[in-house]
Amino acid sequence: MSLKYAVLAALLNGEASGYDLAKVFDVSVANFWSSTPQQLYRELDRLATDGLVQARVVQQERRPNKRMFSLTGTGRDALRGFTLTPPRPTTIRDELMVKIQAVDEVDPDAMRALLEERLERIRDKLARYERLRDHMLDGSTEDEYLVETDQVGPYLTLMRGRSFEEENVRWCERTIEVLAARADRAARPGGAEGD
Amino acid sequence: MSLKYAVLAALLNGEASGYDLAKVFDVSVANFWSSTPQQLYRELDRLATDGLVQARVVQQERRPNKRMFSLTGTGRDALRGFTLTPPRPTTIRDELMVKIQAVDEVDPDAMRALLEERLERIRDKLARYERLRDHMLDGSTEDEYLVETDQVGPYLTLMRGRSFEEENVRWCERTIEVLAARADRAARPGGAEGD
DNA sequence: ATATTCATGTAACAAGTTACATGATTAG
DNA sequence: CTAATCATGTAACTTGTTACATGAATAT
Repeated sequence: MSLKYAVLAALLNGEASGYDLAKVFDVSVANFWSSTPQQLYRELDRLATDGLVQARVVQQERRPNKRMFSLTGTGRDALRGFTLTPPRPTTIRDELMVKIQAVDEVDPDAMRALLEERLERIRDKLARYERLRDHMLDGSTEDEYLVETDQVGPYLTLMRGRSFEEENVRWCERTIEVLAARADRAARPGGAEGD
Repeated sequence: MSLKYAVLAALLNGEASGYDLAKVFDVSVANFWSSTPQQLYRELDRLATDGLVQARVVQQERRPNKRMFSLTGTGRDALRGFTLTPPRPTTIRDELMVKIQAVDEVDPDAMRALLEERLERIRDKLARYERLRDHMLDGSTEDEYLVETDQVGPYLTLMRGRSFEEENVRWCERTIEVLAARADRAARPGGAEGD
């Protein structure tokens, strides 16, 4: 029920095609809502038939035609209504955490590899967030930007995404250390299991 | 596909009923995987028919009978196999963030109220995490526990849940400040929109 | 030559949510 | 006397995922 509003919120930044949104839902909005392109196309169709967004077909010569979507007044009202309503609790689904829960069942080295891979991904993501932030700030300091901009929402959610990923980095690094210390201890003749 | 493994991982802590798991999936496991009781009952049935868990009916006099589930060897193997496989990216769904994305469309005071409510919830959650941590540590220091315990997984995921919520607190507080500063500025005669 | 980007879509399937139902027990 | 806890389940519905398909343009 609320991919709907995530899409409407994304359209606050102006007209976008399904394809555009698919990209947006993989960077800025991916901090707090994710979706596949297929879901977006489906949702956009629905929103259009319900009159919450309007579609405009753009003819293109060297590219397939595209439909650009924008918020209607009704859509904006619906979004406002939703926004004032208490949010349901956050849901997180992280397979890596399930695997870590079971870490004691498997080879620590294999787990270390998974953690390293995850670290790389997160660092890429953080780099993208940082570029997006620089682009938003456009030379201003954060303090200036925060009081002066007319749209503070996207910046605030971006900052939440950033700190989430930074915390993730710290946790992964710490976890690698802990697993190494345990593996080390298990390998040491003097400190093995039976003590 | 992987509520399945989240359930198996939860059963590493020993036998549990569907009802037990429903509670667990609302505290410790809720850091990284969530599910409704209905989903759990469905999943447990499936796991039992697939032989990954075994059910044992416990007759009770003053309570409805219950089925206690435990991991089978096959189940444990399946979990190990899953654990060694690369995790898919984390998905987060947070309605509050969608609402914050649209914060510039609505009354800042209403948003402040939503943020305060969220803060209270998080603080409750943190308190529960802290109790669970104390219970795990059982008098040891963290450093002692981390090398000595035979199951470090649940502690590591709990710590990730904790830092997630702590970061959440910081972000909510900061966001309340930012919105207050902006509202203040907008209300001040000298600093209104047209400047 | 090959991969990636642009741009959309259908269909089948899997996972997750909500509403409802039952029914005794114990705590406030 | 009322609410919460224990303990499970069915059925209907909504979301979300995966696989597949098309087809030109540009970048490597």
